[in-house]
Amino acid sequence: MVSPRLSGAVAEAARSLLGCRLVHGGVTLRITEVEAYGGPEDSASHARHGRTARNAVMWGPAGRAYLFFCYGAHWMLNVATGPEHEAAAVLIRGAEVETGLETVLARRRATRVTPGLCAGPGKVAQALGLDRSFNDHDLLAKGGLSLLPGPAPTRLLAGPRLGIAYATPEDQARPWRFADGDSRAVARRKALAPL
DNA sequence: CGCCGGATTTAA
DNA sequence: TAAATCCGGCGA
Repeated sequence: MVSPRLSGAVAEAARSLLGCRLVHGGVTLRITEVEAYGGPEDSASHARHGRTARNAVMWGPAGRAYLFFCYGAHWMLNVATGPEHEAAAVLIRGAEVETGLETVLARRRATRVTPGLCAGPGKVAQALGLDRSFNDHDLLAKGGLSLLPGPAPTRLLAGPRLGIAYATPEDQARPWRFADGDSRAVARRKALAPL
């Protein structure tokens, strides 16, 4: 069992979130895939150009939800992990449904469970019913969307982050994408290797 | 399973 | 104008 660790390096925080649960209403998801994003020094991060209205939550405090809208169609859920005034966030990229399956199937417009049901950041937020109104929500407080401890994965996979072609080669190569090696709810698993 | 194009809002 | 993506269609 691991508790969400939201202090220390963002990559370490990202790994510690694997296995933790996201709970909203009757829906519980177990996190299977994450990506770490840093501050202005990370050319792949939304914080690379400094603090903006969109990325303000990344600057802490830790444990708040950073929601952003992507490609004109999808909401993405991140967990802010840095101390106040230091930008860091972990993108929740994949999950497995533990409770509230009927609700998730309806939100995802699916009729049955498949490995890919919540494999993908847009799918995770959709399964939880999230949108901009959850930005800056405290995930460690009771009520609403919350983050809870869960069983840590036995095997870990790691690899480069996805969809960051605009970043420097060094930052593109940084292995800051992590996944549960025993879960099938991981998109594009081929790009990952045992940690 | 992989590649491709369209959808469609936001922010630099 | 490009983006921390998804989905359906198609071919291997």
